[in-house]
Amino acid sequence: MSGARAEDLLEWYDVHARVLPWRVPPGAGLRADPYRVWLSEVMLQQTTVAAVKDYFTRFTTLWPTVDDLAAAEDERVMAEWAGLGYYARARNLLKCARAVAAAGGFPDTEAGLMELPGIGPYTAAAISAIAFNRPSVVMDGNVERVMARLFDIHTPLPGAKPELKAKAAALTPAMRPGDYAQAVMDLGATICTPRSPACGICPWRAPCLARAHGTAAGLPAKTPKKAKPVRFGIAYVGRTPSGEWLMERRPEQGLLGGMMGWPGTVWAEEAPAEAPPLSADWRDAGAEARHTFTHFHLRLFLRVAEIDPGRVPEGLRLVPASDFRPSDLPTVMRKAFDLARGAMETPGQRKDDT
DNA sequence: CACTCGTGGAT
DNA sequence: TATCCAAGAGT
Repeated sequence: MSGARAEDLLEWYDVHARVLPWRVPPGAGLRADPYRVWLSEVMLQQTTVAAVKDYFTRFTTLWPTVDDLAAAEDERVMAEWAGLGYYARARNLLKCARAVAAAGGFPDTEAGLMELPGIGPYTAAAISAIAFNRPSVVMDGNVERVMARLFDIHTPLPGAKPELKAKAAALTPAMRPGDYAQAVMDLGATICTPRSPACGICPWRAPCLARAHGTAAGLPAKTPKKAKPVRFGIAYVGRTPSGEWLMERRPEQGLLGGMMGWPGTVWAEEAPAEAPPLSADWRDAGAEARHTFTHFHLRLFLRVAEIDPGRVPEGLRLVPASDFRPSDLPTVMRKAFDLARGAMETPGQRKDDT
């Protein structure tokens, strides 16, 4: 029994709460908009606050309500999400918005929220607590870390989750559960950080068992992860004489699903065979895009060519320069574009490159 | 349960 | 440069 009290954390939160675009300040009795809470929580899944801020502002400016978002075009939303990663979130975001709009609003219970696309245990609990002030047990990476340290639990994740959740449940207060949920996350983000935690100024420093044992910095323990293999691929960046780009919308399922990109080979651990989308004078761009995904490193070789607009293969399309924005592309495709454009602007050097 | 699924900043 | 990591969900 560590003796940690939710009241002590809330007192700290009342003074030190971060000011965030989706957040209602503590103590003012204001009510958070479920739409904004939901949108921010989905964006924040495995994503830093710094990366989310501008996306959140842009989305809520373009689509101020869930009904506005539900009425948006799929490709428009995917383009706005470009660069934020985990694109299944954007696909599920639209499905969820349309379900909520059809139902006339967000469900106000964890169970109801859990039935919606893209809302899992964490997000359901977070919306339930923050938007509806219910005493849900919010378990995310921050809470896991704080609990592991507070109770000096050395069991490695993910196996330790049930044990950590039990500790979190015992601490969750009936009063101000929404503020409490955000307080634990602020504590984890600003004081009880993964590396070099600032235990000296922690509101829970007295009851923290890991601090007493000097083990805080090493917790939570985690099972080692697999090494990332290297995959190889070729992408073909083609442009017509009038400046249109040859592109594809990737299939809904799988990596970068639903996003725009350059046609090319599959990405495999073996060296790829050339597979141009149409015949043209493809030449080596003289550079490769390197990009690291969650579970593999990619080395993407690039080919560039001027192409004939009259023969666009099935499944591909020509995007006029006026409609083309690199910021609408996932990062690896934007990297490929930057390198390919550089190669197109300096023609005639390929024989000297290698 | 183990794996897929992005990205950029910190170290 | 390489690794870790961040308000996880879906299969």
